[in-house]
Order: sequence, then structure tokens, then C-alpha cells
Amino acid sequence: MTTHPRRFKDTIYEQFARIGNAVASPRRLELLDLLCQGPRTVEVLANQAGQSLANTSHHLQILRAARLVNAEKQGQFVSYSLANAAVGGFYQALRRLAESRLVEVEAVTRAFLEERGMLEPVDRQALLERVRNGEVTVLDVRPVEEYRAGHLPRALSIPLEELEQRIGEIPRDREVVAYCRGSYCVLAVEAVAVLRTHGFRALRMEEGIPEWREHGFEIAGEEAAPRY
Amino acid sequence: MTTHPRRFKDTIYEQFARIGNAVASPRRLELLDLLCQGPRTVEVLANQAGQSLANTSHHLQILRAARLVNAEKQGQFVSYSLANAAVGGFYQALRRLAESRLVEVEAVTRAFLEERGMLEPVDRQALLERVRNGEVTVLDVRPVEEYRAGHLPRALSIPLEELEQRIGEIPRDREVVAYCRGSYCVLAVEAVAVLRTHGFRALRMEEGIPEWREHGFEIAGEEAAPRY
DNA sequence: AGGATATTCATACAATCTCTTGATTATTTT
DNA sequence: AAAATAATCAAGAGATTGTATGAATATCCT
Repeated sequence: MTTHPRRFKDTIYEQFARIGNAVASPRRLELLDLLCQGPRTVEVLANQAGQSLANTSHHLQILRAARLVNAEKQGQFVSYSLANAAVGGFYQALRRLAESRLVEVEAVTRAFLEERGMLEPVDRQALLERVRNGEVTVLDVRPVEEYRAGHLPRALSIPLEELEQRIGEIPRDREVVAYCRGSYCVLAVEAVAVLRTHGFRALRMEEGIPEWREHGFEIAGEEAAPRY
Repeated sequence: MTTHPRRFKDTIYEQFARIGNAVASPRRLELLDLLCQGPRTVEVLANQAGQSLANTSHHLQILRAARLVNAEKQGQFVSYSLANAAVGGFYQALRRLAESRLVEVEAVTRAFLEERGMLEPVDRQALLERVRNGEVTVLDVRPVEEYRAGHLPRALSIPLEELEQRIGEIPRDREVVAYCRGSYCVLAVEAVAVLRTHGFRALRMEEGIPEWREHGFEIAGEEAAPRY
């Protein structure tokens, strides 16, 4: 029995569309974004995305059906992670395209950041130099687990939630550069606001760990966690 | 009035999802694939995708809303084209991911091609060499307009439809390598079948013009048509 | 101006997707 | 063995999408 060319093409494009479908929902994109940072359990993802558990679980199944993520049962927990590095690359490609094409994205980003006066860019190479010279404190404001899974060299870990109490740990004589999960994560933005009210000279770095890794820069403390 | 972080994130991911949505339909992916070959009018796209005119038009509007394609009115016709090179790159990335992830895709492709015994791969560099030495005839079996918009160096243009009548134009003393729009286009597969029934030694090349261009190979006869 | 061609618009129905709620299945702890 | 925890399943209301159909608009040709 011969397969018909027509049917053949339909099947192929349907398979492609499965991936398209998987990234056709804002919720799932947010989950993918979080998973680009590293493996997470369902509950953590639900919290970080601000969604119900059942709904998050449901979306994760869809991502899994499209083979974009893997689920691994570890005792009581189910740990989700990107299926492989290509998925991360694809997500970055999607994001880049979105940024280049959808003017609205940039408009919104700009409006949000300009409101807070923290749009200063940070140059990777120069930053590392200044950190080495002790001119700058690099502050990682993500939850501690994420810091442990990999962070910038010499970065100080103070999760946003603890920032107010632990503000004394930060050297007062230097500029502070805060970073979090990346462009569309707001932890660092809020951290900078807090730092400034306490009299620090604070900047926000737009990039997150995935971007640094992508550009071949060194990431510290990655022993424990798998890359995907 | 301050934009809220939550709202900010939602807006961003919604914008991303617009692109995901655009590529969440098999029909639209087929249209995108065709547009990767070069600009097309609505009618041509409808014919080549085997869809109704109104439906094709509708899908094109969606692609346009996501800014993946541009529409340009040229007199009586509306010519659709990829918005820019990044869109082509994104589509390739999606395809690559799909191929790496969805085992079904490869299973189907393989079944379809093995049935016809024409899975032999063709190496780009070696092929060009052999063409230059006159050991091989390269055959472009796409419609003439597509050939005109850009084709492989020294390729002979005989659209699949005319192949039977014009079979005398093909040198009988050499191997023939047929190509069309790419992996998921079936023109070349059928051409090889025809050629073989006429006693030719014929192979199919999997790649299409977009792939050759992407790898920096020379494309002939591109003066007339815009790249996107 | 009138007819032909190319495309879009408008409508409607079926199919699909999203999110919520409440129940259910595993695994661990007590 | 019972209770608690983590995740999934099941079902349904409400919105969105895909496709078909016929009408409407814009441009070109004569």
C-alpha cells in the first residue's frame, strides 16, 4: 500500500504544528522560560508562574506531549526539565524573533523600565573586569536553590524576599549590579528599587544565566545541578 | 500610574504567544514553508497548499497579524513574503527541533521514501564538483517561476508536469539529481520515479534552495526576485 | 462604463482550548 | 495503618479557532 503525497505532507505539518501549539499559550511560554533556568517541580512552577497546581500540571503535560520537556519522578516529586539543549535554543530563537517583530514587546518593556529609571545596560566583559577589581558587587536576587544551580562568578546571593533584612551584608562603598532570571523577570527590577531607597548606587543587568551561558561565559557552582 | 510586574509579564508572554499561535496550525506552517521559497500571491499559495482561497487568505491575515509575513499590493495581486530573514531562520529552527524531537516525523519520512527506494543522500560540495565536471545533470522540477527566482548553478529547469513530454532534453549518459522545495516537498520524489521508468539513473536531493542559501552556497539567477 | 480577476469580509457551525472544581492515585511521614 | 503531601485525572462552562459559504471590494482590461 502506497502512502499518498498529500497525506504525507499533512502528517508532517501536523507534527510541526504540535510544537507550534505547545508554544501558543502565554502560560506555557512562561513555564518554558522558567525551565530554561533549570529543572523544577510542579509546585514550584505553579507558584512562580502564579497559576493553580492543576492548571500548571495540565500545561506541563501538553509541553511533554510535544516532547519539549521531560518529567522525571523523584520519590514524592516530579521534576520537569527541558528535553534537551535544542529546546532552549528554540525558545531563545522565538524570543528573539518576537523582540525583532513585535514592536509592542519593546514598547512595553521600555515603558516599564523607564518608569523606574533603570534602563542602563551592563556590558558583560566590562562587568567581569570591574568585579575582579572589587569596584562592583554582583547581586543574585533569585531564590537560593537557583543560585546553587549556577550563578555568576563572585556573585552574592540574597533572594529578593530577604533583601530588606540582609541589606547590611552588601558593601556600601561600591556600585551594585543586580540580576535575576533574565529580561522578563522582574526580581532584579524590584531589587534595584529597594537598594536605591537604601541609598545604594544600583543597576539592573538585563541578562540571566541562560544568556551568559549561551555566550560562553563562565558559570560558577554548577557541580550539583544537571544542565537540563 | 505604575505598570504592575504581573501585568508586565503577562503582556510579554502574550506577545510571544502570538508568534507561537501563528505557527500552531499545519496550514499556516505549509504556507510559511512555501513563502520560504520566495514571495507568492494568494492564489498561488492557495493552489500549492491545496486550500480554498478564502481560507488561505484568512490564514495569511493571521500570519500577518503576528508580523511573520508582509503583504504588498501590486496592482491586481497581493504578494505575500516573509517579513525578514529572521522569520526564515525561526522556521528552520522550528523544523530542526521538530525533527530532533518528534520521532514520528522521521518515521513517516523514512517510510514514504523507503517505499520508493530513493533515500540516497547527496553531498552538496561533491555534487557541485560533479556538475562542473559534467558527470551529473541537476534537475529543477519546480514551476518555472520558482526556478527564475533562484536555482542551483547549471540546473536544468523542467517542471514536474512537463517532465514526461520534455524527457528528451535530459542527457542520457549521465546520472540525474532532482530537487524541489526541500525535504517535505514531494515534487522531486515523483520526478525520480518518472525518470527511473524512463531508464535514467536518478537520485533525489533532499535540500531545497533555502537550505543551500542558508549554508552560504551560490544561487543562480536571483537578479529579478527580492530575497524576501 | 462594464466585465473579469484577485482578494477580503461576514457569517455561522463544529471543533478545540482554557481554566476551574472536586475527586483520585502515588508516595512519604507519623 | 492512617494522615499528609505531590501530582494527575475527569468533567464542564466559556471563549477561541478553523473551515465553508456567499457577498463585497478593488483593480485591471477592453
